[in-house]
Parts: sequence; structure tokens; C-alpha cells
Amino acid sequence: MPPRSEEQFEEIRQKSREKIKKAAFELFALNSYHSTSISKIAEKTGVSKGLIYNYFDSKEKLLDELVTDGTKEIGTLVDLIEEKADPYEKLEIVIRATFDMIKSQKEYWRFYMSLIMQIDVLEAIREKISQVTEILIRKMEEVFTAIGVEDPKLESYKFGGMIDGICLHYAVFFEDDYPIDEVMESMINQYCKPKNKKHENT
Amino acid sequence: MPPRSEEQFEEIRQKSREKIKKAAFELFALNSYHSTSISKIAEKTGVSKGLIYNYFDSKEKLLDELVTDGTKEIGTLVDLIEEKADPYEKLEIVIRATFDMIKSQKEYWRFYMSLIMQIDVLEAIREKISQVTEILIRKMEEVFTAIGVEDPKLESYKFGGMIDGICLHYAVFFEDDYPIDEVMESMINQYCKPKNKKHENT
Amino acid sequence: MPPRSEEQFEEIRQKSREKIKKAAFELFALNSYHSTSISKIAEKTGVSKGLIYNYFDSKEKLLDELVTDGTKEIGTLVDLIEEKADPYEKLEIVIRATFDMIKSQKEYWRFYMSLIMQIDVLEAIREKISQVTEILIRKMEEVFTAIGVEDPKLESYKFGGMIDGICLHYAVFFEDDYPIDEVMESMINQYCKPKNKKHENT
Amino acid sequence: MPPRSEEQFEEIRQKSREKIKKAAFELFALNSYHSTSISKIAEKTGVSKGLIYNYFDSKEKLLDELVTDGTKEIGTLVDLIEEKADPYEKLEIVIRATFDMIKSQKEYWRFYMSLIMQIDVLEAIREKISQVTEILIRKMEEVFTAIGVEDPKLESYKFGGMIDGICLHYAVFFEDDYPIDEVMESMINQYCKPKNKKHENT
DNA sequence: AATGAATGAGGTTTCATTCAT
DNA sequence: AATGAATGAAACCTCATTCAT
Repeated sequence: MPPRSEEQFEEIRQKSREKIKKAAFELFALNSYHSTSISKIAEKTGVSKGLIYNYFDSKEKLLDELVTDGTKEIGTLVDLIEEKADPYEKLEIVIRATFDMIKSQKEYWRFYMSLIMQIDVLEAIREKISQVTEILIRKMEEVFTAIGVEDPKLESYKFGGMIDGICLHYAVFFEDDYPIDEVMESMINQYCKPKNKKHENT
Repeated sequence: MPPRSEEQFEEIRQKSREKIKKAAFELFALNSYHSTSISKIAEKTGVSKGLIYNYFDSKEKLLDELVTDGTKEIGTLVDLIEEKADPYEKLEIVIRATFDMIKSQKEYWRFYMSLIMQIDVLEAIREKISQVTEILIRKMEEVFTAIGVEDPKLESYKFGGMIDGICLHYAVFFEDDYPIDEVMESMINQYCKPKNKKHENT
Repeated sequence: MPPRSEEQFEEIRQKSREKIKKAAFELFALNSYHSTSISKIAEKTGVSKGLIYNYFDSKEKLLDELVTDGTKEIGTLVDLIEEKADPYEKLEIVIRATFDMIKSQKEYWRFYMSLIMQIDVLEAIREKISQVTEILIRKMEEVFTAIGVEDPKLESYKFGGMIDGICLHYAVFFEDDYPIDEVMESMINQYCKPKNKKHENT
Repeated sequence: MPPRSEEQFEEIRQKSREKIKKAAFELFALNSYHSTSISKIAEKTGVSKGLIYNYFDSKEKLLDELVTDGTKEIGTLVDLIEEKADPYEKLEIVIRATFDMIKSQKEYWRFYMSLIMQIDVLEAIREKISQVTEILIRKMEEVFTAIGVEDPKLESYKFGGMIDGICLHYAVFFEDDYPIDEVMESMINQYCKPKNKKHENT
């Protein structure tokens, strides 16, 4: 009677890891990294404190893994862009995808914003998040070049700034009364329609 | 017959208070509120832990005072806007003043961004910061109404978003290679020139 | 598959709790609540400071539990009274039980006396102790009524006062030379013999 | 122009000392010795912390002086006894004087009770208070001998116990509903009337 | 005689982490 | 794989006391 196969064990391990990460994430997002104790995570997960240390070397490593997961998810945005050919559609997909993501995971986003602000929360984490932003802005530069705007680099900085700024206001500054959908449509109107005059006239 | 005059005492007090606030501010900004201990503040200030409690009722009150100081400063932005009559000039002064402020006090700004992200940092403090943003956006709405854009409210949200987003990228995400001055001029070009065509054509 | 059974854990917990309570009690009784630090309790118990907070939410809760334990014990006195039918025997049992208790647990009693005197020791705790005294005095009033003394209420206040006063002198004021047994017998002589003359004559 | 005569200085000193002692006493009585800080005493007195240390070597010495003052006051009780010749009147004066004192200075008495319970509050202080009690009980023994009761020593212990017990109940245990006057009269009735029958019959 | 800024030891409490089972 | 009792460093905070003026 073999107790359990290797895979079964591995599956149990994975499930436990995920449960812990889910609980930790929600608590970190809701109450901040510092005020969330391992005890609370264990309690919310329904396991013992000791078990958490079976899966994660330390509280910081647990955080690190959460962040890595998150940046991966954001990375899919880049893939979405590649799928479209038309630059205006590329802009639109970036806008829509970003706001969809933030709307469905307000807490998530707030969490990442929160993390990046706290230098002491492991410099490596900060960099990871910053890099994703930078990559996106570089990608947008290509898009604006394709469209043919005057200064694609600066346009891309402003575009990226507006997106992140709106997200910031929506998720963090304003409590519940932010007209996120209308603002999104307004952005799409502004950025994703060929400005005929400009092209025709110049 | 007090041995030192009231004024002498007041001067000593003010000096100590300022020294403590300065040290606290720098540490909070660099390492976050939670990971900065009173001990570290005392050490950096060069005084005893006890003295800090002579001047500030608690760590939280100390933070509160720093925030109040900061929001006061931001409040002057509103005054600047009132001084100008032309709406385009109003927009320009907001852009210039904001970026000037953030350039000269990168750490300061980072500090406030950091605070607002940390839910557990006393709700009252967060609100104080949020309100300032909200006031500015409402003010901008008036300006866009004066200019006669189609949807002043949404325009104002986007404008405010872009400013804060750029600040965020400059002060937090990008290390040192952010072309803040060029981006600023580009924003001024975009927002502060009468768009003749629009008005003429429509 | 818990490595130790629930009962094993429970047993360990109970043992630790009791050890801590015992040490705390002795220190509180000897040196007062306020001058007994958690450090000292931990040291005397032979555990770490942290462990005490595993079992008791705060120093005050620890005190509260000690008091609750004590008042329970005193409550048994009331039961003893009910067991006897004759009022004189009731008086005798109160006297004997009280003095027996105080003799065997001088420190204990001193502790409760000490607590009730310290206004700042959580009003709720003081009330708990006061109530027990009040209940006993009301009970004694019934007994004196049954005996038929002139003013049972006042007699009961005096009786209760004498008992507590003697206890106070024995446990707190006089060091070691208090003739507690003789005083007790004298009280029994005074209170627990039918005063024939009185009843016969009047 | 001599600044001030030696006596004037001394008078100022005495006044300040008294003001400080009064404030300290009230705070100690109301909030306990441990929770009363030098700061609070200084504030209530209207002087600086430093000045208190000009007059009293330490917080403990200040307490010591208060206790010494108090025991002196109680000492006058002994004098009162000597003034009366009749033993019954002696008993009555003790009862009346004690209850008068406690009624007019509930807080005062509570304070002394509180102190004696806290061993760590300087053993010397405890002894001072205990001694006064002991002296009174010895004096009462003489009185009961004069009256001719069977066992004057035990009678004296019970008498002293009853007085202190009633005081304890009145000042500490019962909040406001203690019939102190009636209990006092009842004690006088019990102890201060010649018990003819007893002497006549036996 | 008088002030109050400054100190520093020590108080209560929290919590990441370890480890015997 | 899993438990939770136990640890100990470090957090915030208080306060008796000193001392320059």
C-alpha cells in the first residue's frame, strides 16, 4: 500500500502554496505588508504558522513570490499588443486591457502601487515592477512612431503617465465616485481615432 | 524669575522640533513609515528617544504633522491658479508649478505618494492627501469649461491623471533617466495653446 | 496528522498558564500590581516574555483572571452557609471558613485587599471584589433576622466589618504576632451562643 | 537693599512645600502612587518639575513625608483618649473621632489603606502605619481592662478590627450607600453602655 | 528660588522564526 | 506534511531625574 504517489504529494503542496499566497495577498492588499502578521495569514489560510515556513523561507520571500506572479500577469499585456497590427488598435487594446484589469482587481493594483513606494520592501521587488512600466512605455514609443506623431518618445511618456495616473486616482485617491468608464472612453476617443486633419494637412 | 526667557525656550523647542521632523521625514520617505523606528529617528536627529515624545504625542502624530505641513504647501498651488485670468495660462501655471515642485522635492513627493498607498497609515492622513487632489481636479474642470472643450469634467480627470502619472513615473518608477523637462514642455504644448482648428471648424 | 494530539497541546497549555498565574500572583501579592513587570513574571516563571502574551492578552487580563479565580473560591462560602439550618451555626461556619481561608492563604487575601485599594487597577476588577463582600453582608442580614436581633442590618454591617477588619490586621498590619485563633474563638463565643438573657428578659 | 530676609525666604519655601504636598496627596489618593507622575504633580501645583526636586529628594521621599504627616494626625487620637477618665467615654471618643475623621477625609483614609497594601512602597512607610494601629489596640486593651471584661486583649483586637473593617467597607468597598452614621451609633450602643446584667449577674 | 529641555532605563507589547513532536 | 508552544529582538512609549541657565 504505497502511501501516496509523488505526484499526489506535489499536487497537495501546490494547492497549499496557492491557498497561502491567496490569503497573504488579500491581507497585504487590505492592510499592508507590515501590519499583516504570519499568524493572520496562517489563520486565514486555515493552516499552522509552521506550515507556511515549510513552503516559504520567510515572510519576505512570500511577498517576493506574490510580486513575481503579478508582474508575469502584467506581461501578458505586451502579448496583446503584438496581436494587433493597426497602431490605433494597439493603443486601444492597451487602454482597455489596463482599465479592465484595474477595474476587476482594484485591490491588486493598489497593492502593487503600495509595494513599489516602500523602498525597504526589498529593492528587487521595486525594480521588477518598474521594469514592466518601462517596457510598456518603450513599446508605446514604437506605436506612436508608427502613427507618425511629432515626438513619439514624449508622447509615449505622456500616454503612459495618463494611464497610470488615472489608475492611481481611481484605485487609490478617489473612494468610489470615479467615472472610470467614461474616462476610459474619453481616452480612447482622444488617442485611437486617426486625426485626419493633422495627417492630411501636414 | 525664569532662568531662561520664554522666547529662549521657544527657540530651543522650535529648533529641536524641526530637527526631529527633518530626520523623520527623510527616513519615512526613504524607508516607509512602518519600518522607521523612533529609535532610528532619534539616532539620526542626535537626540534621545524620550525627547521625541516631549514634542510629539506619538509616532502617528509626528507623521500627521509632516503631512499637514506638506498639504499646506500644496495648497498654494490653488492660489497660483487664481492669479491668472487666461485659462491657458492657468493650465500652464499648474503644469509648471507642479513639475517645479516635484523636481525640487522629489523625496517629498515620493513620501506623500508612499503614504497614501499604505492603508494602515491612519485613514485621516490619507484623506487629507486625497482631498488636495480632488480640489485641484475640480478647479481644472472650471478651467476646461472656460476653454470650451467638449467634456470638461472628463478632460479634467485625464489632465490630472497625466500630471500625477508623470510625477509618479519621474519620482518613483524611473530612476534618473526620465526626461522630465521635455515631457513638461510637451504637455504645455499640448494643453496650453488655443486649438484654432477645433474652434474655427466646429 | 497533527504531531501532538489536541489533548497533549491542551495539557502543555494548561501547565504553562498555571505556572505563569502562580508566579504572577505571588509577585502581585508581594510587590503590587504596578511594580511587577511582565519581565519579572517571565523570569520567575522561567519562560520568555513573549509566551505570557500567548496566554494572556495583556497584563491586565492576567490580573483579571487571577481575580476571577479568587472570587469563585470565595463564592463557595455562600454555599457553606446554605448547608446549615441553625442561624448560630451559620454564623460559626462563616467565621471559621473565613479565618481558615485567610490563615491558609494569607498572601492570597493580602493580594485581594491590595488590589481593591488601587483605584487605577481597572474599576471592573474592584467591583468584582466589592460585590462578593456585599453579597455576604446581605446574607448575614438574613441570619441576624432569623436570630431576632434588634437591628439585623446594622448588626450585619458590624459583623462583616469585624471579620474583614480582623483579617486586615492579621494579614497586613501585624507581622506575625497576631493571635488569630484566640480572636476567632472569641468571636464565636460572642456571636454564636444564644443570648438567653436577652430573649428571656425582653 | 537686602533682597529678602531669611524668614521671608523660609516662609516662601514652606508655602511651596505645602502646595506641592497637597497636590501630590490628592493625586496619589485619587490615582495611586504609581500612576501619578512628577509631571502631573508639578502641573497641579503650578510649578516646574525641577522645583519639586529642590524640595524633595525623590518621589519616594515626597510620599514618605505625606505618610509621616498622616500618622502624626492619627496620633492625636491617643491624646483624645487620655482626656477622658471614664472608660466608656474613652471608647466612645475613639469611635466618634475615628468615624468623624474617615467621613471628612474618605480619600485620605483610602490613600493610607492603599499605601500599606503595597509592600514595595517602602517598607518603612508600611511599618509607620502599622505601628499606629498597634498602639491604638494596646491602648484599647487598657480600657477594656478598666471596664473589666473577661479577656481585654481579645476584646481589644475585635474592637479594633470592627472599627477598621467598617472604615474599610465604608471608604473602599461600598460606593455611596453605606449607612455610616447608623453603624457608628450602633457601635456606641453596643460598646459604650455599662452592661449591668453581666456585672450584676456574674 | 526656579525653569523645562533632555536623558535613559525600563515598561508593555508584537511578531518573525524555530523546533520538538 | 503538519502543528503550535516557545523564543527573543525590537517596537512604541513613560517617567523619575538631572542640569544648564
